Amino acid sequence: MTIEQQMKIISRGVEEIIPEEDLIKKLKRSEKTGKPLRIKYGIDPTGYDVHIGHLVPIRKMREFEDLGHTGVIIIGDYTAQIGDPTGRDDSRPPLTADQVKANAERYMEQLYMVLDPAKTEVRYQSEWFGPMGMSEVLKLMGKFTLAQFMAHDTFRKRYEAGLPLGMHEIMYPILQGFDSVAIQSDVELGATEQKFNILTGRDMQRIFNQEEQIALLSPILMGTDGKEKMSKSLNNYIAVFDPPQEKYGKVMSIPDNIIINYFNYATRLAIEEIEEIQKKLNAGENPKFSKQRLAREIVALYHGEQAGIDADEEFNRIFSQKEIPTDIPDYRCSESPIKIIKLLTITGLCQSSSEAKRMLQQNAVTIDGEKISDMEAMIDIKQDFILKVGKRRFMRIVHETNNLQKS
RNA sequence: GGUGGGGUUCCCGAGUGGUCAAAGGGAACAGACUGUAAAUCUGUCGGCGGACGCCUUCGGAGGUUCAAAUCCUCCCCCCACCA
Repeated sequence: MTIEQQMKIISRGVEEIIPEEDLIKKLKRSEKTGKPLRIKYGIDPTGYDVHIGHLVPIRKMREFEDLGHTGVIIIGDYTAQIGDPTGRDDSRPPLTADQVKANAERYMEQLYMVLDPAKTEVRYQSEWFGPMGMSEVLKLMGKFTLAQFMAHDTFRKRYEAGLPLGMHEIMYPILQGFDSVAIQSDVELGATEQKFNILTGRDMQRIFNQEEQIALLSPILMGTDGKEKMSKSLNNYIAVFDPPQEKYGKVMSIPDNIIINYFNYATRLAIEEIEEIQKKLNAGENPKFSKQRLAREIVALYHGEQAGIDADEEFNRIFSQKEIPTDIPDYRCSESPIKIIKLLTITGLCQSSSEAKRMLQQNAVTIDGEKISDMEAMIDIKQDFILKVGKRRFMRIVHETNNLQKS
């Protein structure tokens, strides 16, 4: 494959490559020497729930791996103690080594849905920060000035807004930067908000007389609310662990105006094809169709083609045709007759009886499609029936004895 | 160390003795509508009891009062300025 073709793959859906010429040089050299490039990406093992926004750079790493390069995932067991200042809030409680390890393992489990394990290295920061002494730390700190770091938006904004900013947080870019030295990184991947940290890695490598890494910055994936970046704390994310139907539904809930954005960054559709979709949307085609296509693609990316198709059918069944889902959990109930409010709470469909009452008042409760609004209703469970709350909560109620007869 | 300003329900944020389960916004949930779990509109949004009642909540612990998120004491945490 020519360098131009490789660059086309690498730069698809990438916002910025700093500096681009040097990446081309590195690629050429690697091709000549047969020595793979080392592609770095760091994670903080503070949790393990990965969402598809995290995977934008990870999918990029996979593309590098497919081109013969080596992915290096850094488990940030030291930076995790700081918490990325680019995130909004407060300091985090330190994790134990066991928690870090457990989180890292679950994290990797999800990343391997995308990455090739044979071409991926996993490294812990503690490998190099563990043995490091205070004098070395001071030396590293001495290479940078406070003004440099305060020029960074996230530090400055927090400072100016009068929010707490710990001394250790300022160390974050220094640690992340040193990682690049430790693993001799050629390219570091990250979202655009990581620009400062990744560039600090270049500075650090220069200080240590290493060739500087390339910063390859991916756009930040918008959350399902279409307003803020996808993040767990804002609860606008699609998790890798979400079951297919859930992923599908969440995609369907994004605002229409970010459909193309998602096609670009959350799928691997060819650019030409995305342009086609854009044209149709401009021509006034019902965005529902594009959005369903998008949802199907995203589900397929993680669960396979068939799962995408199934999710699609299921969605149409439940929401367009208002039928019941194929798979409904059973609840075996031995009490009959039973008060409707009690039934709603013991099945877990409502969290409290207050909520159950609200649902009843709001005409949200049906039994086999018939609305129940009487709070005092007593329900006879002679035959199985479908209890539904709102649009999405279903439960099949089975009388205990019925169930025994069947089995 | 000094001075001043803060810590409120999932989040932001109003509230300075009773009319406060606590304004407003966001999130979430429900209904209508629709093309979708989009948008829009309406409603709900601590818990328990069939509303009126009761219980729990306003950084923590005590106290004053018939009555406290609101006043007092001590403590913990955050911010700014001065050193």
